[in-house]
Amino acid sequence: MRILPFSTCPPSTRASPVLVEQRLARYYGRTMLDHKFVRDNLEAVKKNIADRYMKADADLVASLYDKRNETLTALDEQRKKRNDNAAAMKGKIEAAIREKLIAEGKALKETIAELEKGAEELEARLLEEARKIPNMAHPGAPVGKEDKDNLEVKRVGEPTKFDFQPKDHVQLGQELDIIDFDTATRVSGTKFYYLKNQGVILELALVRYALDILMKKGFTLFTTPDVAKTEILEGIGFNPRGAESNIYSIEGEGTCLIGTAEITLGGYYSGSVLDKKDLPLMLAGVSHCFRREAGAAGQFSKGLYRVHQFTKVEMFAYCLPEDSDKIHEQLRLIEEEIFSGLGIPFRVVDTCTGDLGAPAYRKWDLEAWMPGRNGGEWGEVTSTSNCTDFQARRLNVKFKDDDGKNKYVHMLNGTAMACSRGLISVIENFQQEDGTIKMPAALVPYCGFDTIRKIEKK
RNA sequence: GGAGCGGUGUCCGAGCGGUCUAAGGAGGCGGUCUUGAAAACCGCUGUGCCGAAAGGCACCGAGGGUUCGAAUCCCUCCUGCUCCGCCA
Repeated sequence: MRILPFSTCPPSTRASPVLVEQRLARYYGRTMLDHKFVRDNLEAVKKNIADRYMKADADLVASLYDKRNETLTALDEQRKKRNDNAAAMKGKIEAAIREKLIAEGKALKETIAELEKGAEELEARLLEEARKIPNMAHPGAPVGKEDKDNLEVKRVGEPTKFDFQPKDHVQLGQELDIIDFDTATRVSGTKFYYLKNQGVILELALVRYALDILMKKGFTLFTTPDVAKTEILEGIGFNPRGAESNIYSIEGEGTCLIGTAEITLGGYYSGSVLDKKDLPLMLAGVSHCFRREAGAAGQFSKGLYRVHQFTKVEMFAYCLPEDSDKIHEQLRLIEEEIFSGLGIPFRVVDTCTGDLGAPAYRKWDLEAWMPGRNGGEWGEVTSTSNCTDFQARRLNVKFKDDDGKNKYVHMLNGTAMACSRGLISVIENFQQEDGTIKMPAALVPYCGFDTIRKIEKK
């Protein structure tokens, strides 16, 4: 069976069609919400699509699925005839009979070729349409269109008060000579940055602080590749192509710069059947994250908040379906612990249906207080999603259940520390009147200093 | 990047156009025997799709081709190992 390659893929960003086709074939038939589920739960699926303000045609998927099955059944019948025909010719038989059988075989060959062509077309169309259908949303997730419809469910600490006019991290970073945006713009472009002096140490401290917490919780630590294959990105639920894509593609390679280690950690067990007794698998990965942020220019993207490259510690879990709600809760609590431990005020938000993203069943964001952001504002610092079996289907990750059947695992991810936004939170919340930054106590052992002040030239 | 040799079931490994419904081992599960164990013997032991089921189809790295019929022949690609080149 042949798969039609991505017709929408711009030539400059794709590998040879043959290559892409071969890679996709490995995940053939898995890149979607279960067809049968769509067909059998049509109304619920349609409501879910509407709640999420997405465009997908569930009716079309259902009808294509039925048509495809009809064709496949017909095809199987013809194939059986072909096999029987070939079997009939195994031994010594009369020449006349053999001639007759060969003629029949030739006719069957043509019929089969036609049916196969039809099946391929249906399969490709079904795949294309089914790919657009998002995961079902948690019944408890707030229904709404934009981030303003998200529901605040918890607050830890209160917005930091200052006896002076606080500065933003851009100004502080430049005055302390720990972040350099201007040179990065000249060398690499806008939305890049150099960290410098204690800024370098602070970033590494944030990474190590997060890793130590995760290690204690039994996570397996990784540094992951910063590059991943297109089909892995697709499997995780990213769209690596098109003008609106947030992903950088590597020309001619069929690979992309990862936007998060969720991609490489989620791809780690792609195509595997996991041992039930090993679940849940808790992974933590350090990687660089690359995002195009096309069309995200303007004052709201000033500084480190929205950048093309940052370092992140990501958590990832593979678990049994019945455990995923519980694991999701655990991931959120770890995120809370990390930010509570730093003494940074934050709130927890239950993300609304329209803001979930296609793979997520439910998502919680932690928003830290950022005193320098528009005069003080909550800004997203972490996010944890339960993607249930959506990614597992696309990447073919299963476990062997007690009944002997292979079933899809549930996959979850969460941010432990996005360094760029972590830096903003620390720098802005811990700034002092004299322009120095007092380090949170938890970071002092990792930094080796308790205050960031400008290094004077000797 | 160049050359040579490979990729078969959980693993090892045979297979060179129809007897492959994939030999033979190993491992695993169940059973017989035994006080218990070992040994021996017998049976079972991959995945996906369609189907209520019976059953059917597909899969020998991937894709395409030749053929009435392909694990087996041809082409392309991927991947592993060895040697050479380059390199932190």
